[in-house]
Amino acid sequence: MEIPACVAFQRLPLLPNKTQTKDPKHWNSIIKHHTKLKNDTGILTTYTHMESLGICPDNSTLPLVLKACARLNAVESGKKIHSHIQNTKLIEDVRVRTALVDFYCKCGFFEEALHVFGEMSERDVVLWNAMISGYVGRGHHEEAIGLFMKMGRENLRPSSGTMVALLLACGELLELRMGKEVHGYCLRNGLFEADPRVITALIGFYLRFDVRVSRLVFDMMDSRSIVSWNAMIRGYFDVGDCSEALKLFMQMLVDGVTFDSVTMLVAIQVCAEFGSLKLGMQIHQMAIKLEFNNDLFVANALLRMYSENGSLEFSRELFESITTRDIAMWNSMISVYIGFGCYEEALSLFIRIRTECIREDEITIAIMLSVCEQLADGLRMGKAYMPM
DNA sequence: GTAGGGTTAG
Repeated sequence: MEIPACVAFQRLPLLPNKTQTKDPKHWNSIIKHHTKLKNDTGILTTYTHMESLGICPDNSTLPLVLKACARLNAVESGKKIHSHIQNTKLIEDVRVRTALVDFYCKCGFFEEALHVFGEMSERDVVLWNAMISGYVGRGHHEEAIGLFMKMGRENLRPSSGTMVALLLACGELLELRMGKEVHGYCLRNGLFEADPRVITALIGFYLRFDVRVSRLVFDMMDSRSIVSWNAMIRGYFDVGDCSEALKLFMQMLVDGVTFDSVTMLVAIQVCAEFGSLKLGMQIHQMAIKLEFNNDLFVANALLRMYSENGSLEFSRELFESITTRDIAMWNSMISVYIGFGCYEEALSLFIRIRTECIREDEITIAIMLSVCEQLADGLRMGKAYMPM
């Protein structure tokens, strides 16, 4: 028995040599290193280590630690950091405060976020943006717009980040007028040139009302980011215009635009809807070539695409070939079996979930209850398997 | 010049 190399290396902590252990600079650089590798657990472990040695991160690494806490939903760790720096100079740093506001919002603690936000006397645009987009991120769109209004009263000029958050809120609330005003403001202040994300947000905003307007914005863009391509293709897909979505995808290929896993995902979904098995298989080939097939979102979409195009066999083959399946993948395969009327297979897959000790979710339960309806002794089985 | 916030997704 041997630990696989990849695991061993991932787990290997970057141990400083004895002379460096108390040097904060060294520890801060380790955190930055983990940040580059997007290793959130590494960041948190390093921080815990520092804490035990009585070393405090500086104002440039503390935000990184808080960000990791938010992504890992490590609420207690984040709160502990907050209380640790409560009476230090760090809490007066606007960057640290912004990171705290962001952390609290992302974890859903708005009272705490508002508290940290409100205490600060000299608030700049980024701090406001963190609070505003914090609201937007959790669906509190009215509050976001209200805060934006307040911001105007403090004579702060909104930045492109403010506009992105605002466009998202306006889209969700179907505030066409206000969104158009934002559009105008961005034009007058050159915010489109300043940041491509503003245009992408604008495309997303108009998608709520009329794809054709989004397309006009898209066509006028000087340089289209991959995200804007994806948004536009998805926009056509969402209104059911699969052929236009495919056309745009083809144009991407012809123009030689480098696409990503989101593009693959949407293209596969379009194929599933459009009923094009041949094209779907070609995209599958492309995904394998470009190594997007290991992406769980892409694999899941492929699995569904095959089943929707009538090929249970291809779905099953794909499912069994995947080594790292997540619960969504299991759920999809069970649904596929149900769709083909293979209730026994669906049930045996569910039993595999149980025996392989995979954590099922509420979707698994909902799907399985529908299987129980179909089986002769379903009621008994449903009661036996379901958590009470 | 840089940091703290913001766009697409099963």
